[in-house]
Parts: sequence; C-alpha cells; structure tokens
Amino acid sequence: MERANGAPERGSAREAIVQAAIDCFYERGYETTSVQDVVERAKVTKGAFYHHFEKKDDLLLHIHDRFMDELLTAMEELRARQLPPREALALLIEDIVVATATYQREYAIFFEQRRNLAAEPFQKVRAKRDQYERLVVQAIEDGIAKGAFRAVPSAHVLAFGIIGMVAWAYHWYRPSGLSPQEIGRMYASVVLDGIAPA
Amino acid sequence: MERANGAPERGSAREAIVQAAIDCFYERGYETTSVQDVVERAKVTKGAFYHHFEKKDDLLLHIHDRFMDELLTAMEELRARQLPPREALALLIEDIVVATATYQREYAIFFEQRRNLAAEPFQKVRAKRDQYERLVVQAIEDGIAKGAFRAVPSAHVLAFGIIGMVAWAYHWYRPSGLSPQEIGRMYASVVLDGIAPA
DNA sequence: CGGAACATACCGGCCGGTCGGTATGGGCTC
DNA sequence: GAGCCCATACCGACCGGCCGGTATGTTCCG
Repeated sequence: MERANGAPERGSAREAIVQAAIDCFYERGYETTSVQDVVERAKVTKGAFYHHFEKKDDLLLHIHDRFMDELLTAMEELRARQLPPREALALLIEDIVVATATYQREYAIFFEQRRNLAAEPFQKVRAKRDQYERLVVQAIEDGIAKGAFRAVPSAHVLAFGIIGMVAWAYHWYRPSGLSPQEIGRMYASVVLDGIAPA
Repeated sequence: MERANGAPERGSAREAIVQAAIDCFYERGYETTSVQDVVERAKVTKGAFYHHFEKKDDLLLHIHDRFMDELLTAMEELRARQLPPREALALLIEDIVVATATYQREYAIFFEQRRNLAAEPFQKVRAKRDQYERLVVQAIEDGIAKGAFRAVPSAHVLAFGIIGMVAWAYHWYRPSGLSPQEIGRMYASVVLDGIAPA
C-alpha cells in the first residue's frame, strides 16, 4: 500500500478540520473565518467539510463541547479524591491554571465566540459550564462548613472571583515566564491565606 | 422653535448610533451585527451612519477607545491621591469592580470583539490597556517595596490575577445580588489578607 | 458492487460601502 | 432684516463580492 509521502490518510479529515478551525477561530474569530479558510488550512476541500459536518455552527459547538468535557473530567476526578478542603482548593486552582495554559486557544474561543452560537445548541454546553462552576462553589462551601475557610458574604461570588483570577490567564499566559504550576501555586497560596479562618 | 414631538434633534445621530452599536455588539457580536441592524436600532439611516463614520471598524474602535479612556481616567485619579499601599490597592480593586458593573457591556465588547479590529487601529487602544495594567502592577510593586505586602514570585502575575478576579465580573454580575461595592470590598479583603507580610 | 469519503462547480442572499441628491440653518453681505 | 450661500447633516437606491450551503459527480475500500 504505497501511499504518496505527504498524502493525508483517508478518514483523518475530521480531526484535521477541527484543529484547523481552532487555529482559525483563535486567530481571527468565528464569523471572520470562512469555511473556505478552514478547509484550506486543513488541506481538505469544502466537500469533505460538509460530509463531516452539517453546518458551520456544528464546528463551533463541537469545539466547545469537547473542551468542556475535558475540563469537567479533570474536575470530577479531583473531587473523587475527597481531599481535605485546603488541599482540594489548592489543587483545584493549580489544575485550572494548568488547563488554561494547555487549552489556551479553546478557552479564548469559548469565551470570545460563544455569542456566535445559537441559543438552543448552546444550552447543552452551558449546562456543563454550570456544572463546572458548581464544583468550584462546592469546594468552597465545603471548606467553610468544615471551618477550614472563614465565612464570606457569598461563596458564589468568591468562587467566581477565583475562577476569574485563574481563567484570566488565557489572556496573557506565555510559556516564557513562570510555569503554569508555579502560577497556580502562587495564586493558591494567596487565596488560601486570604480566606484562612481568623 | 417648535420641534415636532418625537423627532430626534438634529446632530444627535452620532451618539444614538454609538449606543445602538453597543447594544447590538453586546447581544450578538460585531460581525453578526450588520450596519443595517445598528441604524435601525438607532432609528437613523445608513446614510447618516456613513456620514459620521468612515467604516464599520471605526465604530468598534470608537467604543473601545472611549471605554479605555474612562477606565484610565479613574485609575490616574486614584494614583494621584498617593494613598498608602493597602488603602490604594483596596480602593483600586473596589473601583474596578464598580467600573465592571457600570460598563459591563463595554467590557464584554472589549474582550470578546477585539479580534475583529484590524491590528493597526487596535495599537492605540492596546497602548492604553497596557498603561492600565502598568498602573496595577505599580500599585503592587509599590506595596512590596514599602513592606506592606509580602514578596511574590512575580508582581506582574499577581497583578494579572487580581485584574482577572475583578474584571471577570463582566461575565456574571447581575444587579440583584451583592452590590459592586460589597463585591469589591470582599475581594479586596481576601487579596490583602492573602498578600499580607508574614 | 455498495456505500462511505471525498471532490468540484455553482447558486442565491446578504452586507459593507458608494454615490448622487436633498434639507436645514447659521452667518455674511448690503 | 432680507436675501443668499454654503457647510453640515442626512437620505435611500444601488452594486459587487464573498460566503454558507447544495447538488452532483468520482474515487477508494471492504
């Protein structure tokens, strides 16, 4: 089976399209990117695209959905370990920073391009995002209930603050400075000291 | 000078267009919004639009630019007061949360639609954003230098963390819960405790 | 040989931007 | 203060290109 050297394997088109789309959407945004742009970057044709996807929307939805699955899986695994509150929150913060660095483009696309998704298909993704947020809130409420953290006016607002602090890294993170782990540990120490019981 | 009741005043079109654009861009994004959408919402015509603006880009640029000016002004005023580090940082955090609540749509547009601006016109806006970030970094470095805050691996990374924590509110803030001031004070107390000297 | 995986040509609509024209009102001249 | 003039502020019909999506043909593999 002598396949010409650079020729793509038959059947690999789908993932190539998704990866190309991630690049394009990250660099130029969803609406600004034409289907033609994506298929050219993926080195396939428009026919191949519409064979694998119904419409352009599906592509964005698929990227969002898979991304949320990755995040949720990591988060559920962490919760399953049943760590004491301080370690749990510290690891959670560290994990999110690492995830932000790893999935930087997907984060950017998720937060910048979600207004381009129709309301209905976005529901499914939003449910997963809500679940994600709930896990962070629970980690904090758990710590407060166990006396590991001081009481705060609102565990939800604190949780959003932590998520923001950490997720914001998608805006500025570059591999040249501190490593994701170092950044995560730094943020965790600030937060843990900040909410330590009096 | 009896002007007919509902008739818009001559010359008021420009601001009406800008406000309509902020609404549209916030709700549906820049590319998804057509110039036709904007002028219909502003109750003017396409001719009026292209009289006041050269192209669609100008609109987005104008929104970004004016927004950054508002933020920078507030920040410069705060710095001019020369407060001691702890008060300065606390007020800074509180101010940004209040600004986030006040300019929620502009924040969203700034962070979600900036990939739709060509690189060159965006330079001017980016310079202002950089200046803004620099002021936050300085507030932290100043506090560390004066011994009011403990040393951290990177003042820049900490500054970005604080900005993220606070600016993230544009995603979730709703007037029904805690007030912006309360949120700001809560975040400030966590951060100040978190970076207090050992 | 059948169906999955593509390729290619093409269409119809929308959208940014243009262009020739009109109305309004403030200032200047006499 | 009457007439004029012209800049500013708008109007609205129109165009050309691009882009999402389709329809139909072709190739490869089991």
